[in-house]
Amino acid sequence: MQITTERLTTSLKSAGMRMTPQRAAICKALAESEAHPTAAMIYDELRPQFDSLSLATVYNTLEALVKIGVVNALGGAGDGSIHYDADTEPHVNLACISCNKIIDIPSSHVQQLDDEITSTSGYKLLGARVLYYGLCPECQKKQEN
Amino acid sequence: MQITTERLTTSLKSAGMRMTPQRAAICKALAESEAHPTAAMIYDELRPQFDSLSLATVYNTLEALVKIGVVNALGGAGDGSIHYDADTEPHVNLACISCNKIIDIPSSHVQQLDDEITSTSGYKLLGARVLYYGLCPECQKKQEN
DNA sequence: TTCTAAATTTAGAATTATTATAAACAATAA
DNA sequence: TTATTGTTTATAATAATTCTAAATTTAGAA
Ligand SMILES: [Mn+2]
Ligand SMILES: [Mn+2]
Ligand SMILES: [Zn+2]
Ligand SMILES: [Zn+2]
Repeated sequence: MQITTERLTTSLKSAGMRMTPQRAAICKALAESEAHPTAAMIYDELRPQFDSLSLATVYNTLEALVKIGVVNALGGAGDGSIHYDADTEPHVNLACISCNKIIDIPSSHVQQLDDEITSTSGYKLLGARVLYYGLCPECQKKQEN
Repeated sequence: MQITTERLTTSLKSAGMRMTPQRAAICKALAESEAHPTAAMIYDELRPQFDSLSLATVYNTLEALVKIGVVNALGGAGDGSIHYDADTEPHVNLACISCNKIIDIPSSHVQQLDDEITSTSGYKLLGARVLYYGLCPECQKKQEN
């Protein structure tokens, strides 16, 4: 998924922002993650490499990426914090409100849905939040006791 | 939309909760609103009728409704707070991150999408969050200056 | 290189939505 | 009635996010 990392960094540059080591690392971590991470998750992952990294920088970079429209803000998943998705191709996200994991599932209908909204809404669209939530198979088992 | 109000109240009762005046009013306000309100919006609307209403009661009731699966938590819309939707029929929500309003738009594809996820995910589904965000036509005009 | 100005990062404080707590209150039933 | 359980309320606590101002870095000019 090297393509997405560069997509994020070039988007920031196109928006007039400088590319710093911190921003590059945040873009890379977000683009290469399958986990739909939160700001804190990215911060924890990058702290070993940037021992003076600030959470504010993570938040600022994520906010910029969302505002540009190249990252989607999916919202909470049972935990109190916002999860982000660098994959803006139309797809369905599936969140477990018990273990707070979010996975992707393919769907042939989302692309059509996306086309429909894009062409008929009249809105200047920035992003999407297509997320179903519930209990994953593992957490369902744990609840049976 | 009198049907939905009763759906909410009977759901709470079926879950073993008592029906109180506060809970009934919260269900009614949520079901009759087109605004996808936040907890604070419901609180402000009901305070004239219940001058000792507590925000905690609103939050507790909303949480119960979401946990039962009869109300969807859509997440934030530019403001920092969670918006709720008592309409659990598959549909697309469209949020403006400038004026923070959320509207519904019809789509023929969402129902199929919903069927697909429901039957193939393996999750015990509780709710959905199908929301596109961007700038509404009015806020687009305001930005051109 | 050195200097300057603008952008960025950082640490920490402030904000604020949400949750937890415990006392007051209301409903149910023996 | 009395006991018991559930509910609401006011308030405190929590914690995610945002704000602020100082320190640092960057880009470009001299
Ligand atoms: Mn995803
Ligand atoms: Mn809706
Ligand atoms: Zn799970
Ligand atoms: Zn608007």
